[in-house]
Amino acid sequence: MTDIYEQSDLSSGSHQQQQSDEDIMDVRKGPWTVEEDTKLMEYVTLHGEGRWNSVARCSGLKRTGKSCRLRWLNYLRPDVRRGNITLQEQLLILELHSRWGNRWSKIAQHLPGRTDNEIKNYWRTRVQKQAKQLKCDVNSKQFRDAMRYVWMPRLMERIQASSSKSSPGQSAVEASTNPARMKEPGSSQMDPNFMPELSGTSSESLDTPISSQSDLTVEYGRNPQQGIDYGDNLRSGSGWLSPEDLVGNWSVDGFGFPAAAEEVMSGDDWLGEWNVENIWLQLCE
DNA sequence: AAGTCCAACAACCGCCCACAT
DNA sequence: AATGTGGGCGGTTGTTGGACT
Repeated sequence: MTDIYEQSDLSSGSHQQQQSDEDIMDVRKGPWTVEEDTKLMEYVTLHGEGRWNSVARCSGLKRTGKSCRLRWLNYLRPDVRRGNITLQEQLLILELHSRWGNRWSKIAQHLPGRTDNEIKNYWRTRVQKQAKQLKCDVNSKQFRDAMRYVWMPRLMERIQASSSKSSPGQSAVEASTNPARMKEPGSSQMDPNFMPELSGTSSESLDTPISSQSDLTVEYGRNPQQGIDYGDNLRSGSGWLSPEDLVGNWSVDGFGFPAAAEEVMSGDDWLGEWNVENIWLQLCE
């Protein structure tokens, strides 16, 4: 890869811009070098955040203010948290996205250390991929329901399993269905006031990174009425559908998922007695 | 070993809004 | 009130590295 110094887009047209040659010629694009990172870090440490255009000018970086800001927020900031998205974070992202849609920065506010860019990338690479595989729109009701009744419960199960391994007391799912038990001090990094039902107890095991194989691909179609206590999470008044709603809307005849699901689940990853026929029979009983 | 494909991530772009002048 | 500027946001593209053929 080569470092790119390129003319700004403004200079590519036939009109001569009134910018100085310096502005036009010296804007750097592309990946940041270690030297640039160091310069930016030192400057911000010394002078603080904000006034990014000034930062770009005064620090000697040949970058736009926007570029400096982005690099700082997404990478250099000391509290930025890198590494795999944990199960809890994944669950939270799904839940918050169901509430707010693509409000990445708003979602990121509730995942300490995570950036909107990171969450957005997660959504695009993991979640949208599943929608594509299932041949449905990521914003469709079908896919949202699949998330609510398959993916998220599966995540809760895994969180519960992780939690019970390390602390036999309260599980994340128990906690999630009983807000009154969420007042333990020093529980989750997540804002307990914001979404108590998703803030479990603190546990190393809850930081288990997600696998690249998504739960939706593997577990899609699990009967939502088996194996897990949904508790208040199935409350219909807050955007959740009741199991009855689910069954009513998801008739095998009237819904396009089974065929797509069968395709997705036909791989080696699919385990257990759950085949597509069973799943949809259970759903429709 | 070389080539191809693809997932994941970093970075850029354009639009918009808030605020200062 | 109009205008300019800084900064935030969401969408998109480019790059990289690993898996696969």
